[in-house]
Amino acid sequence: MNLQTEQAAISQFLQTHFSQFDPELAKKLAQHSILREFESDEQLMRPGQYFKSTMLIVEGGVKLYREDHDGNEFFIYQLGPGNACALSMICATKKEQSQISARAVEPTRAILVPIALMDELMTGYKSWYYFVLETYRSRFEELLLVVDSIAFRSMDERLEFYLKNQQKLLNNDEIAITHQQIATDLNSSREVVSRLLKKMEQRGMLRLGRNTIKIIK
Amino acid sequence: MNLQTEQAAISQFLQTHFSQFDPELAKKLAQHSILREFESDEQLMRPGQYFKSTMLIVEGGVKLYREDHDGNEFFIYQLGPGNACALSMICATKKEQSQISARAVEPTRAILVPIALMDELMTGYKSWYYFVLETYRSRFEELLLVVDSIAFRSMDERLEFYLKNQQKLLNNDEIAITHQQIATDLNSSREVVSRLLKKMEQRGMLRLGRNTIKIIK
DNA sequence: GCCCTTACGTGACAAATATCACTGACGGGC
DNA sequence: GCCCGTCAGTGATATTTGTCACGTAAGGGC
Repeated sequence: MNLQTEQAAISQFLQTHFSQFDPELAKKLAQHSILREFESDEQLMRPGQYFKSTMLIVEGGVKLYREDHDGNEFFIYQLGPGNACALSMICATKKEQSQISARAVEPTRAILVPIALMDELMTGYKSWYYFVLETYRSRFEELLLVVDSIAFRSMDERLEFYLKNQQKLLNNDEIAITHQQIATDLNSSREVVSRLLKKMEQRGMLRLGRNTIKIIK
Repeated sequence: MNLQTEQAAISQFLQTHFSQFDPELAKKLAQHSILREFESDEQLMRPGQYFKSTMLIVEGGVKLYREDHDGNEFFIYQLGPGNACALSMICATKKEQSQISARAVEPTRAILVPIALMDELMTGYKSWYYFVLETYRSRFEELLLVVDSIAFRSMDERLEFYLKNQQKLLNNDEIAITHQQIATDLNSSREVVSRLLKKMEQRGMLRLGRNTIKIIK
């Protein structure tokens, strides 16, 4: 893809998924950003990595994980088109490291905005600074929900919440996932997840298949 | 206190605890903000409350709690002089509610900046927008640490972390607190906390007294 | 069709934490 | 100095979750 078409593609994506940006801002972004594709399961971020740009997701989906010192992962939230990674902004603005890892759950495209531009964007474009604040705010809220779920809720409630969330994100009653994957996301073990899912099936909340869970109510 | 002296007091506090603000900004804030005092244990924020201003803490300390539907509280972090409540900013900017409660742990003074001013401050004063972003960033990081502790750590590690944190915040090896209070903060039960503290005492990490815990190492 | 990998089911057991019931112990107010 | 409310210590037991050790089943490649 040459520069012209890349810029055109970025403009197009901005219009579709970031329509709140004013035209001036979109133009600026198109000129200075690049488009990047990630395959399914590809790592977008690694713990300890420095950022040179902020990512705006325009296609696909990305799961963010918090990682501890011995490599355990804990799923915190998922981003889709129209979202930006607050972490990449935070770390970008401070040139700091993160203890976060991010992985594409499906083929994903993102617009990479160089951090060098941040200052100019923040002060020059109101729709950008609103966007940044709103991004922070909503990620913060999501993080608080994560805290809620692990602080106050038991495994079965968390599992239910997780499934409902996936259902909403995928916009589909049928979730293609293994029990092991869920267990990893919830920082639990496969056996526990399997048992709880079985109970839910018995209560008629869902139907289990190999690699799929169909939510009924 | 009349208007003159109040403005002077605010200016003084800004200079001491928010020296990064440029003089123009400080002046603006002094003109439009009010100073408010809270007694020990007074509630600064209640879940579901709307905000009309952002708070800058200049004296004392404030504990923030996440609250669940049936009134359980979970301690998330503590603010001191020089800090601002990111939540009050977030909610302020969006006129949204919060499921957070905040309580003064000692007599506390805060500067209340009306949210109506936010837009003007953000676009007009670079040191303000830096401050806001930095506030978000650091609260976000703290929240991630909270997630870490409940996701990956067991009760004894969390307790240790909690005590170390208090020690640092109070700048004192002697912490005046009841086991019940700790248990509430960690969303555990008094007996569990008592037992773990006893074990730590046996290992020579601390010395227990009525209403006090003295950290040794 | 057979093999093999991956996913899932399940019982038995272990560990951490919560809960209950009670006791003692300290300290402020009278 | 006594009383009483609050705080802390402790054993017994329940619950939840994690771990181990299997067995079984489904589906893909040959």
